[in-house]
Amino acid sequence: MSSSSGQPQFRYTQTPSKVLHLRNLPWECTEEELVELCKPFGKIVNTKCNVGANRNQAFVEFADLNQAISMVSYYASSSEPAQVRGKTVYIQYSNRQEIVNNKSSGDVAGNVLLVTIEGVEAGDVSIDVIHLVFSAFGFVHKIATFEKAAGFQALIQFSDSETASAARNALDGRSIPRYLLPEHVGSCHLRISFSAHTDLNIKFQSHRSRDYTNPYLPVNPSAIEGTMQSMLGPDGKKKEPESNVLLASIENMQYAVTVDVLHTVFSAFGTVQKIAIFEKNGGMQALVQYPDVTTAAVAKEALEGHCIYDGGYCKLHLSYSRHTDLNVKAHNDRSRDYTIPDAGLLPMQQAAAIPTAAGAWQSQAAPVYPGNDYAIGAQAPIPDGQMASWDPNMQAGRQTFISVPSTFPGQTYSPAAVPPYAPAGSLPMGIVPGSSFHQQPRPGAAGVAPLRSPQYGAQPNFRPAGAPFSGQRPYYGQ
DNA sequence: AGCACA
Repeated sequence: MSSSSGQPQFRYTQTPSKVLHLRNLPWECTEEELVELCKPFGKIVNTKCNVGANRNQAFVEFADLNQAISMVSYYASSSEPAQVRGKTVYIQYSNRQEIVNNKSSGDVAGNVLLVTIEGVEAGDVSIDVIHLVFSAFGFVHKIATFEKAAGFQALIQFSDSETASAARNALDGRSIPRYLLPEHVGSCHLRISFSAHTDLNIKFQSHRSRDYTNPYLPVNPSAIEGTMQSMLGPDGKKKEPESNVLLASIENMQYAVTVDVLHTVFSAFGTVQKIAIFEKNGGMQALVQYPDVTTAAVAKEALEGHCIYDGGYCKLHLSYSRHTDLNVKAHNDRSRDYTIPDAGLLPMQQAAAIPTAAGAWQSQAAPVYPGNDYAIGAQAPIPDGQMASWDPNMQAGRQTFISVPSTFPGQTYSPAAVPPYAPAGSLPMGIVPGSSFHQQPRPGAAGVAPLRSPQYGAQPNFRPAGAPFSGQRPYYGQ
């Protein structure tokens, strides 16, 4: 089957280890879930979760090599793959013989905690919030925050290791109270360990570091204005400079959100030129490029905090990117350049048909109701059959785009549970396989004849193979 | 879906 030499370090060629490397784990996979999966095979002496760029890998160390071998060989021959929350987990021997650090060994208590705040960007949790949370356990001397591969992190210095331990024991694995977070942040779990530091060297009071023992420490002005995430208002909210490119983070992504879904959503506000999707901190983010700042601003206002699906799924959080022109592959599953006529199976005439519509419609249509849960472009008339489920929900004055009655991801969906771009029942128009692109007309663009149907039929994510009806359902990732 | 504390 396989050639015997020159193989990379792949599955069949690895030397056994007590440590197993697990990948393709679900988001925010907890240590408990890991242990549940692994403990039938032996005693687990150490774990390391949320590893890797996407934080969806983990290491599990068994007490005994044979236990690790039994787990690997069990799943090698099992018809059922290893799963966590229904997601297939791939297991192999780690190329290291033990897990370094973490809980079991080398975790000596000190007075300084290393806190990793999962699932947030640096701008989402202000240093004041961190200070507030940790002050519950004693006087916080100093805080330094930074962004590293592991995510947003903070070093928090207490007077002594007892206080630090108390804080760690109480907060490790917990989430910062929601009322202290911006609305768009869902859960943000704290991973806390002890730092080897004993005294942090804080040079300035800034958005990223504080010394509470020295109120006279100079404030660093450049630190306040220098970087993107430092552009905070007095309330700690982001005030990044406007841009024609939006950065969308998608929270609680229980359904697959594809380029096409995003295109549908964002096209309601103007011509979407380019989209790029990528992973960040275990979540999904996307850059969406409009031709101009105004359109982006309208879209941002209207979409911020809204969910693509009802039930709080796929909640959008938008900020301005510092990009102005994305350099993306013309057509693949992670990115799209709609300005290139051919590449995206883009019907050229359609692209050309709406050259300046964006400017025209947005002033009159899509009045924005900030802070209102009404959705996107709420009063825009819907061209019949267009993007049907999106807008009708709004017209009905519902709180979210789509109703998903009593349905949970991973369950079988009732037809009513189809996502917005897929009206219950069947597609509005005939699907042309292979023609997956449709330039959506602007809602409310008076006089613009509705272009024909959205044709998403070719998107596998929208229609799981063997789906019993043609209505497309959210595809709960694997 | 592919190996980790700055």
